[in-house]
Amino acid sequence: MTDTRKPATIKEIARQLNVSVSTVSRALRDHPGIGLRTRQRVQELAAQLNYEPNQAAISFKQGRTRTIGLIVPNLREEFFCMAIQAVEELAQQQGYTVLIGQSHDRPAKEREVLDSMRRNRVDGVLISLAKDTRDYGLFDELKQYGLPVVFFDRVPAGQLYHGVRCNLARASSELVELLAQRGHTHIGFINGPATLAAAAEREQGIKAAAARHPGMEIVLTDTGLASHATRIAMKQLLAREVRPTAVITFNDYVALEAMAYCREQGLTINTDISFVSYAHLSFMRYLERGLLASVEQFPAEQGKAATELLLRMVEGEEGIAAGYQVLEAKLIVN
Amino acid sequence: MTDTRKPATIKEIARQLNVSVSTVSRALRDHPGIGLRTRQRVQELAAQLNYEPNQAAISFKQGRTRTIGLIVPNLREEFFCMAIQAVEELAQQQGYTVLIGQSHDRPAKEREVLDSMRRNRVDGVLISLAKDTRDYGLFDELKQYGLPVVFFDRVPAGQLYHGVRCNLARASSELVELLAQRGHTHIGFINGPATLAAAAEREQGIKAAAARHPGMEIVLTDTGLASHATRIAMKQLLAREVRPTAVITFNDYVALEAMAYCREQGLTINTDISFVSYAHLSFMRYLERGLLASVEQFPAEQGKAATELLLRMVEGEEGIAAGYQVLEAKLIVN
DNA sequence: TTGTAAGCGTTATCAC
DNA sequence: GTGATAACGCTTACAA
Repeated sequence: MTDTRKPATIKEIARQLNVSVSTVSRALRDHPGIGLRTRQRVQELAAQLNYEPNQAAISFKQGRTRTIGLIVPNLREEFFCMAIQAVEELAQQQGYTVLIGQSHDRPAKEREVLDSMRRNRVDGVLISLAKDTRDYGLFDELKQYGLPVVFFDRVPAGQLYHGVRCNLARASSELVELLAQRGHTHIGFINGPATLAAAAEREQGIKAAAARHPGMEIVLTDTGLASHATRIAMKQLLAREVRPTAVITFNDYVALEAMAYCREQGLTINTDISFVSYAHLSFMRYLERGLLASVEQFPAEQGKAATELLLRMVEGEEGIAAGYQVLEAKLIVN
Repeated sequence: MTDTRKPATIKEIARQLNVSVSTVSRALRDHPGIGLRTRQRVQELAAQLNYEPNQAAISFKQGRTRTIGLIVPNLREEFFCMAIQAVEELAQQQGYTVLIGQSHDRPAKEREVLDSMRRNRVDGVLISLAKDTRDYGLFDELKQYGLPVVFFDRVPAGQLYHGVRCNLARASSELVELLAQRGHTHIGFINGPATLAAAAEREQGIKAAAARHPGMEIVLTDTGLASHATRIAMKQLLAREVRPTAVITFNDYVALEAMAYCREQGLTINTDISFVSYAHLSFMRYLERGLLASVEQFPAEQGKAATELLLRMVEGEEGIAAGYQVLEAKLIVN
């Protein structure tokens, strides 16, 4: 029926209808000043030939791709998948395609992905940093080249860049208040890597609240997020003279591992030892003995806000001041 | 230091060095017949200007994008994330970029994503079908236009297309054998939507094995995969005159929901009722009372094999016969 | 209302 | 060894 082989072009349509390519181009995009009859004939033939505009040609011509890059540490964490979801939805509504890249939490890979996106001439980049990224020079370069970059969730310290983040200090304090209410006085805290600004924020909120409760002791350990590191941290906590009756973990994934370790040691969750955490992972609801609470960090909202900001920058809006838009995290008690 | 604003081009480099663009182009790609001195000067300046080839221009010129599309039902399922991982790794090694799209299990959205990929002139498409997709006409069109398509995991029935899939019949039989061994005779089976070929395959394997065990009864129900549908199915099973002592569920996500329902009804998992399932989801190992077994469907291997096949097609290899490469699923007993 | 032609960055062909 | 130039598909100013 329709022809085989290579995709139809505007040129081919023009040839078949004996009009010029400009007429076809205009007719396809409903430009004013094209005869109704011509417009119809063009659109009909285009549909019949299954014409799809060659985005590579358009990007080339226009010097913009209508594509934004989205770099996340990984796809395994629900948090990032939900953020992606939100970003894609909004971007697509505005006619943008999203190019997803994973840094696997490695700065070198992050740079690779970023270079690939630069080659692909994305119009802007959304990024949640790899956990070990300390050098932001790369992003300064991009800024210099006029490529808009917006960070979300895992953002560089300071206020030199554009971004969206979630404030965990207050929710962290609430976590401690909750544990205090439930009568816990000896509390372990397995924090994440110090490179992550959010780690300091957790600590700050937790210590601030703990200071308000005389007699409460917070024992700090940390994990590099790998499961064995978490197990070692948990082991240290259990080895304390006075064993903690509650543990705050960096996130729900860490909590899962720590809880598993405790069970192996013969402890009963929520009887001998209780857990609270961050991320509000949907799976947790399937645990027979689960968390007392988890802190919701609103991935979709962060993704949405970051995309809105980025698209404004991409569309050339001037004078958007650097700095982070801050969402307040929320404690969800089970 | 380096200039600001727009990205450096080959033209700019040529201007600054007083050579022609062709020389620059050749020097950058280490063509033979370019003086060592010239080559060096060009490459140095390119590095200094932070030059990245404009992929949009190259794609346009060459009529190929070195990009492949990858369409999955969603990013929430670990299975698809692992497949993505494998696809990206292999594609990247061969110099290809991967454009990820989600169908959200809706045929309409699947078509949209596919059109977007066609607009973006991907060189080929990898796809795991939406659960309700019944019309493959779309893919016939693509074939007609010479766009290579390779299916994986969720493939169309028959052998008209190229793809990779996992055979579940044998593992399904083994699931039943395992239950028989453990003394179960009354077994519930919550299958997935009949649109999925893999649903029929599970049923076939299960029934075949059951037939070998006189006195064994398999009670079939099904779920549309939404949690409430799973609960209704589980409720039906529990309402049987002779309550099943074991349940086979369509996958681990369904198992989680069914197990939660049973617990709410006061049953103890692995005492009153046991579960086996498909997917071998990593989260399951954190359950206090988990599955007896789950069937591994090798997402990474499927993704890898599918990508290899697709890239061969993309690179123009002729005479690759349609049909599915079949991997054997594996029962993993806990 | 429609046509002509330039131009986007790169590669390839041909010439010198 | 290197340079000039055409071509890829599309948009857009300008011409008719």
